Amino acid sequence: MAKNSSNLANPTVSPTLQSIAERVGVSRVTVGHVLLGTGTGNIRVAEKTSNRIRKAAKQMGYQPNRMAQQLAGRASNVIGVVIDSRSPAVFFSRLSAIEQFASVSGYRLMVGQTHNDLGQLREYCNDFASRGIDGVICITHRYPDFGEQVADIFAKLKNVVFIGQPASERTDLNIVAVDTVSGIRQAVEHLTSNNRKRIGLQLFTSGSYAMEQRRQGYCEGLKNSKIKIDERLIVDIGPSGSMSPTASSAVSQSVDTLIDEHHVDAIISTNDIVAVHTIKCLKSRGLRVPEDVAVIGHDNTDITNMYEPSITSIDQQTDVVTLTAMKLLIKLIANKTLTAQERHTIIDPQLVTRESS
Amino acid sequence: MAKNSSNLANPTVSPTLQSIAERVGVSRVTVGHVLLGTGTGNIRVAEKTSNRIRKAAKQMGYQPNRMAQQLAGRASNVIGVVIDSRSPAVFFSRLSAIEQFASVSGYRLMVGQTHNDLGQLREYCNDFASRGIDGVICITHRYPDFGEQVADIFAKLKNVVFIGQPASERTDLNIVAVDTVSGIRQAVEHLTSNNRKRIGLQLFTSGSYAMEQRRQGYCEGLKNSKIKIDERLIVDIGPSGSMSPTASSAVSQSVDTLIDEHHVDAIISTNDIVAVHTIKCLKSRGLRVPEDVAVIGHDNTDITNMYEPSITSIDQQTDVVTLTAMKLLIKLIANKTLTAQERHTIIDPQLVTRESS
DNA sequence: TTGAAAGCGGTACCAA
DNA sequence: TTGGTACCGCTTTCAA
Repeated sequence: MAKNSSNLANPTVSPTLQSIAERVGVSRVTVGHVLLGTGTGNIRVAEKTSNRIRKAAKQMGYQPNRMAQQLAGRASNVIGVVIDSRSPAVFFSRLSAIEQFASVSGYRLMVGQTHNDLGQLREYCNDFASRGIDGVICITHRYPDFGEQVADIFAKLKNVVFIGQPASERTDLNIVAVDTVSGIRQAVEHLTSNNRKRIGLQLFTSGSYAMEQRRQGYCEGLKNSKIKIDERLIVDIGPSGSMSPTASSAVSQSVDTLIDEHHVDAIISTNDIVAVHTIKCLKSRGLRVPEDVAVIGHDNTDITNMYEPSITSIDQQTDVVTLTAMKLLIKLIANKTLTAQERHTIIDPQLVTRESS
Repeated sequence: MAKNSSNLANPTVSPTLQSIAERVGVSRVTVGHVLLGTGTGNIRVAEKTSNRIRKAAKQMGYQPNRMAQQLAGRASNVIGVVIDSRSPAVFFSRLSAIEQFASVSGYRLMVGQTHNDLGQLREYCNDFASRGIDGVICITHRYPDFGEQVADIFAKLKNVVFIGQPASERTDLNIVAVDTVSGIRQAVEHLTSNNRKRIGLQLFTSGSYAMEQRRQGYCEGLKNSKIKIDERLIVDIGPSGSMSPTASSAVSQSVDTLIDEHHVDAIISTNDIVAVHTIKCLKSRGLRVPEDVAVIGHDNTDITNMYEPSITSIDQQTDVVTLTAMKLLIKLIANKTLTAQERHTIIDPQLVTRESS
């Protein structure tokens, strides 16, 4: 008669509300009231009964079945994280902070990664949706080609916060991003205020939004400093991706060009690793850093402190970004509406000055 | 009469087998046969019918509900990852590789992190279990105090693979670990074969298993090289954790001691960052690396290539370890039994020699 | 204060 | 080739 009384016979099967109910001699529902707080309104179970139920549950090692709870309408308390990046390892280290916050707020994390693969992105989203997750954090670089499609994919899901700008014109997306323009602008102004006049800017091969942003920040910084822009000081160092031999030679070529042809007194690098290579090139040419040429990196990674000279770098405030995004997501999940400002939160990066500039 | 025909009225509610069945005019079960391959044996649905079903499903944007599938007995295809470490960011970067493998094998990842907190560890495990995950990867450092308890916590779960050694005597655990002893031994032998006679070994404040292993590797290496062990060359550089000012001064003190009192010609550092600091100290004392003193790091991180001189380091083969662990887990989930050797897979680390030695 | 019944969206098994 | 039925373990609603 009882549905799964068989479970009692088999100790390896985990106990259910039903089996506890049978053992205590009450109904399944009552057990649910006591152990899981189910039922709306002021449901009260007699002290005595509840104690007996709790005791039995403990003895039997009861663990609620979340699949069943979800199926019956409870929230999953799971947040999905989709990392879409060409350098996932970097972004995965953010996960630690995300997980910590999620865990404290009572959420578990489910993760997925892709790179420029819309199909896979869609797959993750569908899968997350069919698992009933409560929300998604999407860590993305700007899709140059198909920003709108990305937005469409995520449109199916209720609670989505983007970290970084998806290239979409939609205004209903929730975004937390760093102001790349401002970062470079700060770097330029720092250099000009130290009397640097000819500032080189390295960029990865263009097309990407981030690189355009840098160019813009560079121009703004120079304009603010009343220095005329010389386009030739903006040099391409090839595609991004860590230091392959070719990339490394592209960097040294760019340094040669900047020094020999354009006599720069400062170089803003694409990232800290490139900055290290740049400094190496400068040193090998007998130039001193920062006396002859100042160098500024990007991302403020660990190397900046290790290298000699230590490297000035633009900190991306990843902790602030992460935390902000998580807070917004939790708000969304709680069905609170975000202000227009919250929905498009821009964080200012911070220039950390060290010996190299 | 039909259970959720209401769904049809409400287009925002996602379609179910039932709603598709109604639309096509067949039974729920038949739709399941076609779309989800349910039912055992040679179930055949007429070509015509299945086509109509598939078409309707596509139109309605059907997505199976995984909660329901799990509740009804299907596997979740989710793997849990518990990272227990004092430096989660380092281990999180492994997740990228784990996720990639998992994704290709058809699994999603759920993650959690703790540090020496048995309660939280237990919580993650229980939660994972009640969500019906198929298996767990536990990335752990050796628990000096309560290894057995950790093993007990995981004993509840079916498919568990540990990366790193939990301090347990149980033989039924599945472990993939790196042979720390061998790594240090290799480093020592490399140094002695280059005629280094007095080799210093830095250790983080002891008690930890990993440090004991290093001491052992050090002794074995010297023994193999017929060099007498001088305990004074093994120095404590304080607790681990990245380079706080105190830690940094502890390193320089250790260098002073090793040089001034013990005249070492080589130092094996606790990790690459410490190696950098050690080299800085040596340089500032006017010593040349490697001519006067050789230095070897640990972990083979990016800095080893960036720094000048580039740093010899012991690679932990994390990719191999990760991949091996995942393969074992997938095997376990498929109910295959592991050989004794597989259950205790030890990976040999690899010494990567560079300029510093 | 307790319990019965119907539902969530699938599953397997057996009968038609 | 199809459909009926009884689950999976929980939730809510309503009646006792």
